[in-house]
Amino acid sequence: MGSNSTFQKLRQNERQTRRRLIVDAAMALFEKQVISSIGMRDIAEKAGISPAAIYRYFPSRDEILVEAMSRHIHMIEARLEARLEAGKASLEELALASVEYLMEHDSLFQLMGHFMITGSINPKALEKFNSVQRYFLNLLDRVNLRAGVGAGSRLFTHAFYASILGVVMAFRNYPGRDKKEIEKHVYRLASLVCSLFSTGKVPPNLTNQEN
Amino acid sequence: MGSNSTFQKLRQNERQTRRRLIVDAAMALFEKQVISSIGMRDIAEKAGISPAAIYRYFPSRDEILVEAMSRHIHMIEARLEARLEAGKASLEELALASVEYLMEHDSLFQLMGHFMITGSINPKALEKFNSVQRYFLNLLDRVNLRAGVGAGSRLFTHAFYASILGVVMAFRNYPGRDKKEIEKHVYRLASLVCSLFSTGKVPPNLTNQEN
DNA sequence: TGTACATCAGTGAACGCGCGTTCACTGATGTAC
DNA sequence: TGTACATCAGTGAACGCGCGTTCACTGATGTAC
Repeated sequence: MGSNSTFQKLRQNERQTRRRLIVDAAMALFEKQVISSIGMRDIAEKAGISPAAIYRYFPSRDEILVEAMSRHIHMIEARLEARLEAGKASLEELALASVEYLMEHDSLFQLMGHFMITGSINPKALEKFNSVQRYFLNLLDRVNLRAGVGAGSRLFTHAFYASILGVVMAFRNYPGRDKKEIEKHVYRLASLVCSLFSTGKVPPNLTNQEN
Repeated sequence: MGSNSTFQKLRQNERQTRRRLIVDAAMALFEKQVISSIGMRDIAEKAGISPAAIYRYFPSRDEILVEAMSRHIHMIEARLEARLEAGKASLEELALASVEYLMEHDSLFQLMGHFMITGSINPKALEKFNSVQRYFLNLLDRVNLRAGVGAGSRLFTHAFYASILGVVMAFRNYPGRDKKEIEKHVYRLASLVCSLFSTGKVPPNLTNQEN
């Protein structure tokens, strides 16, 4: 019985590994193409298995999206916690780290947009999405905008979160500019928002940019 | 020939009217349901014609979306211009009027989200979407944030636009609250952002709200 | 050690459905002479 | 005024495709005795 359960555990681990490989494949594709255009056949091909095999690990396509979302959350959390422990806990540093992650991962950007608009359909997906929001809001509360203009106000935290998110949303796919320019622009906007929210002022190096 | 062209003009008008009726039907449906779930058959039924008939007026489903977007732009412009002429030209009034429109029209909210994420596919749709952005940015420039913290800075205008948009995006479908509460919350957030961007301060009535 | 059986990952093919769109056609209205 | 023709809105049925998912099956590995 002892060895039995060990074997079972091993098999469980293998299952987990295979699950992960499928999500890996899906996420890799989501980075490059619009999510709605990616089907089970694409994911299967990328993962090197048949479409039918996926259903040994996921009951539906939606569940893969949820899992991908979940993975992103954990990665962001890990990244932010690392910075927190490294003493880089200023409002601006955390916000910029989040922006950085969103800029790097089209996949998450798409997932958030998807769930924001159509999310109310799949309750499990919605719950995942909310947990991202809650995580960010709680994190911001923890940092608490110590020197902030409206420190301690939940409303203030919400506004800050929304503003940072809006910067990425509105300009991530801004047309007529290359990726490099867009990145620079978004970071500058995020910095401006951070300054404004923490000091109420816009530092001189962020004003009067021609653009 | 004179009467000929009059008749032709009349027929042209009728065509335009029928086009409008189709878009009316589509927009009505988009207000209530997720856009991607609405097909040509639904639009046709709502408009009281057969699906095939739609193709006398629109070459594709996408073109209906573009037209819907276009209609929203004109309605927003009309609303904002009216306020401008009525002397209500403060930054806050215009921003809140825009938020108001976005909150009233799920259709536009969905379209914007749709094009932000997947927009780069259909060039015509993308162009329409950009024209919304450009309109807002130009309007804000016109108002010019007279008393603003960062008056005259294009970067500042972008950040303000993004923040307001983000407030609506992030909280419009916030879960676990009814529509009324959400509306109130969004307006308060938008006011807060306005204050912060125009004065650098958060008015006392917007801080320390329990929430 | 060998044999019968259970478990389970994985497959190729197909199901069934919904969708955007097209086709061949009808019927009404206007036009020319 | 009547007749042949052109124009065009509109239709029911079908096309063709892609998709998520299921099915019947195979083959490998582990288990019991």
